[in-house]
Amino acid sequence: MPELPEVEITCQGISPFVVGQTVKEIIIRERQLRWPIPIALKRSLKNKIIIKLNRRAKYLLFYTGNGCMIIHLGMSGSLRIVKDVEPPERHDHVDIIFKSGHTLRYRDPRKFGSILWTKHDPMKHMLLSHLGPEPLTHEFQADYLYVLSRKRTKPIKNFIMDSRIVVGIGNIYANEALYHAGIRPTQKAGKISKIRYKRLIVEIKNVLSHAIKKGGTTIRDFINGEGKPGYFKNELQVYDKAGHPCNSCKTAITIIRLGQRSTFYCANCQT
DNA sequence: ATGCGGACCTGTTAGC
DNA sequence: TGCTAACAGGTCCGCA
Repeated sequence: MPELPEVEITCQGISPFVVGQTVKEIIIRERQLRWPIPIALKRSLKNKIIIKLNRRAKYLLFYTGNGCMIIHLGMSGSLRIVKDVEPPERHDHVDIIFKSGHTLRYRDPRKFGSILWTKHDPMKHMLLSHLGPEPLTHEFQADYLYVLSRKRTKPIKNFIMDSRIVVGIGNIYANEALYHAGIRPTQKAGKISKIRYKRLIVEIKNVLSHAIKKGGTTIRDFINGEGKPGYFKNELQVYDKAGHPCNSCKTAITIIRLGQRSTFYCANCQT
């Protein structure tokens, strides 16, 4: 499900119900996610206050005084606030119940997500330590991508989806950003000029921030902290639009496979 | 070092 | 209409 905008929307949506709140109880119905939920999670979290909630890449970081819970939503995960007693459904794997009466409910049909616990700085955690810059910061600019990409032969789409290069860009927004930048997804990363990287950087930042403003993209099952979908789907230009006319030139959108992922582009506008 | 394919799991849809 | 294969927002791992 979620790329950076969807995780950011989730973070913003649940934050008012989570930050400053005391954990009363944790109910784990399914421990086997991408990695097993650590046994230590329950006793580490119980009776603790969530003092801070941050997003890093597609990870959500719930800080307590004694450590940090790290949540990743994988492909199909979602987190929402449940106010009244709603019975859990089939894929509602974890409930974190606060003393306020609100419950943070984790759902993940495909179980590609993860819930982890670390006593140490989460940025030093194995899964986070190698991550590249956040795309919406000043650190992510054309010189950076240009230098890193020299001699890289992989397609530009795969390059910008590599979390060691830059985080948060998944299949939807990689396709969309490349369309707006006029770059064909198959272009080798090392062959793209600095001018074109400048354009790409602008378009990545634009598409991500615009998607956040629209509440993220819901294709099938993304919901925000209130259980509502996002509306950026209406703004998509190429993703899932194979055969549709390009909004700019009316050429039918092409679909190919790149790195096992569906890849969409306009063969006329993107070169 | 880099790039690629497979793996994880369940649900939905396209195609025969 | 019904069955099956392919595909779905992610990303780690192991191999060439």
